[in-house]
Amino acid sequence: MKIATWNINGIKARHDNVIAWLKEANPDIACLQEIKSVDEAFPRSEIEALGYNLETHGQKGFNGVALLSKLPFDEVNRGLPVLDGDADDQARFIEGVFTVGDKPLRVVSLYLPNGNPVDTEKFPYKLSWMARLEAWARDRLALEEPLILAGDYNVIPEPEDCHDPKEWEGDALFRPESRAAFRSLLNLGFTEALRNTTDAPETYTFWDYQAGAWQKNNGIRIDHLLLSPEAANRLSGVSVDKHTRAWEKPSDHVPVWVEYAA
DNA sequence: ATGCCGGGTGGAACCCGA
Repeated sequence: MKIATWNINGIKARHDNVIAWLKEANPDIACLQEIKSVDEAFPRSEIEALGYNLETHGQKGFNGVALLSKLPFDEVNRGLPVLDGDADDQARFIEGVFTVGDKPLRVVSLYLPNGNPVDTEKFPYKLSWMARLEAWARDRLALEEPLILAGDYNVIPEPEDCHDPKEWEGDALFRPESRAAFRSLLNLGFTEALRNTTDAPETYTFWDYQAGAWQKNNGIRIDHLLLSPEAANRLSGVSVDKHTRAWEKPSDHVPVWVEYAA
């Protein structure tokens, strides 16, 4: 089965591209980010007509995540838990639980905060969100179940994950603190799907709309799928649907997906 | 190039993104 993640940059603007991609890629589970829609306004009918169950965690104007699945949802959890006394009103996390074979499969669609500019409260918000994610993931890994954390991490893990590392020096996506937090998450025992299956250079998932970034292949790799050991054992392939970046009215991100042995 | 494009809100100009 195929499990994909894609930051679509607005469901209203990207609806037709999403439908075209679902028909072409036919993922069993799709994790979407930046739906930029409240739940009540999300256009469901054409997606459901393709055979998908759909769960959203949206908000007005910004952020928002969704899970599409041909399998029925056994459970849905919206929002990354906050630590004591904290609060978070940004819709960036949704978890679905499915049954694959006779075992549970947990899949998360997450949209990690950007964190720029780094001299504002946005950067500590990013780092605290990452700390919350790590705490949540530690608990889930203790279940020793197949778990896939998929989404837009807004982290460039290594210099080879961007076209021009100098351009990203000091940026929240490439700050040592962000990269360290991502490594710390991985070190809980996750397998990052793409880098564990290919060393192909210039493998990116985002190209800015500006300054001809796409034409120059000035991209970055920030959309990742992290697999628990039980999920990684079933990993049989990874791919990036780069061609969607050349479509009319493209998202600035492209889909990434894993082949998962059911 | 701390906004060059693009989406969303709201109905012009501004916020946000990476």
